[in-house]
Amino acid sequence: MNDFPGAPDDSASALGGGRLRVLAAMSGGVDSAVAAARAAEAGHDVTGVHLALSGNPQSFRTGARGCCTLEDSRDARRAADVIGIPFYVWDLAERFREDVVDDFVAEYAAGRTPNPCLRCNEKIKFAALLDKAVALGFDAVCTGHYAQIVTTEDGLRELHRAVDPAKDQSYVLGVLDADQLAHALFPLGDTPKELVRAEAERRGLAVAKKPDSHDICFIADGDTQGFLEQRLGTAPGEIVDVDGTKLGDHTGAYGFTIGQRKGLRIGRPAADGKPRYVLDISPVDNRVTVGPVEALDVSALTGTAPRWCGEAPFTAGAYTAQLRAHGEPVAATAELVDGELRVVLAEPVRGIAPGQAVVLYDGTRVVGSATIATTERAAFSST
RNA sequence: UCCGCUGUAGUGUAAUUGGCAGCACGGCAUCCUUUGGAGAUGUUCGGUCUAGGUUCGAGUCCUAGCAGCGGAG
Repeated sequence: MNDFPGAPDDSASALGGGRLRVLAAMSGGVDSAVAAARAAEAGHDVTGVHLALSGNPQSFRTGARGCCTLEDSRDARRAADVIGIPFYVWDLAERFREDVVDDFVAEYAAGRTPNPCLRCNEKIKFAALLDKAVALGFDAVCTGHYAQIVTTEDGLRELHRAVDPAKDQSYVLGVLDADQLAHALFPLGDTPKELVRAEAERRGLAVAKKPDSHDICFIADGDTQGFLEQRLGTAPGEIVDVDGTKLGDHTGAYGFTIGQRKGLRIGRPAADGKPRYVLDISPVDNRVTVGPVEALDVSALTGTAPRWCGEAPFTAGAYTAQLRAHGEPVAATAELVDGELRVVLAEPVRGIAPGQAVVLYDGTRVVGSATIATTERAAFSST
């Protein structure tokens, strides 16, 4: 059982070696289960914990797709039993609602497009959960995220991309600061997803074939627009062209996001017969502007609330910027101006929405992140 | 009221002047994906304004009606 590459010594050395008291967050999925198993096998003193994030779990995603249902909780417990570690369920629903769900709704109401997964990592898994863990004497929180922690010769901890580029989740961890990183354990970063599933099978974990989770975990049916309407009510407004011509009506500007193409419900096609995309959302006059795809090309942006993922001070210069969770890292230069991160992209990136995160990389190393506040587009200027 | 023009999927438009009604946008579905989007693939989802007539055969030609647009008033 100890012939799994990379598991035992690497993760032990990640926190400086030795036996640690580790709290393993177990969602009920394959990844976190294998992560916990590896931490235990590495000789750490591991305790499993499942986070109850909803006041009424049945309203969360059901079936095999979520991370927050009662079913997931049972899956996590069974995995902990197989691994042979103590297991608890912690109720963090209140904190989750305040820091993630309410923030999510407020951001949309303000015309921005939030990333709740990042908020959850920043505020729940590596804040509320970590604080509680530290208070109870744990040294680290372990999760099933695909990312690697590397300790340099100087003893500095760095966050790096996972070896499996298809599953790399360093982007959603870019919000972690050095202190949070110092208490994090990501045992899966050196392993391709396929091998993790195979390992789960060998370890006898029933979740080995459980489908990957995706979509927003706290929106039961995946209907984000319906969820927002339920929270924010309807707010009818106009859909207009770039020249201000009214094209249609909508029932709430919050139901749209920049770059969106589907579901505009505009009666007639554009004059040139090309698809139209959401270019701008104005919460003040409740107006949604649509136009051609070229108008989505972003050449530069500013980000607020930068967070540095390591201990080295940030220096202006050339980096790789990633503007969304999947794909498209692009060469860029970044500098700090009045506390805001300014990023100039070497080539345009399409459909970047304020509220999303820009994560800076130096090679595979995560440098830091910021929340996108404004974007600059050559083919479009929002009034 | 008269004259002329135009009526083809939800929308915008094609159809060698009589020969299998296509395309685009949209919709839907699947795939992709631990955020939103995007993207890929698929789609007998959906149509000749109505009623007659000519013809082997009509979106196309003829007649009437209806509707819209332009002009005369």
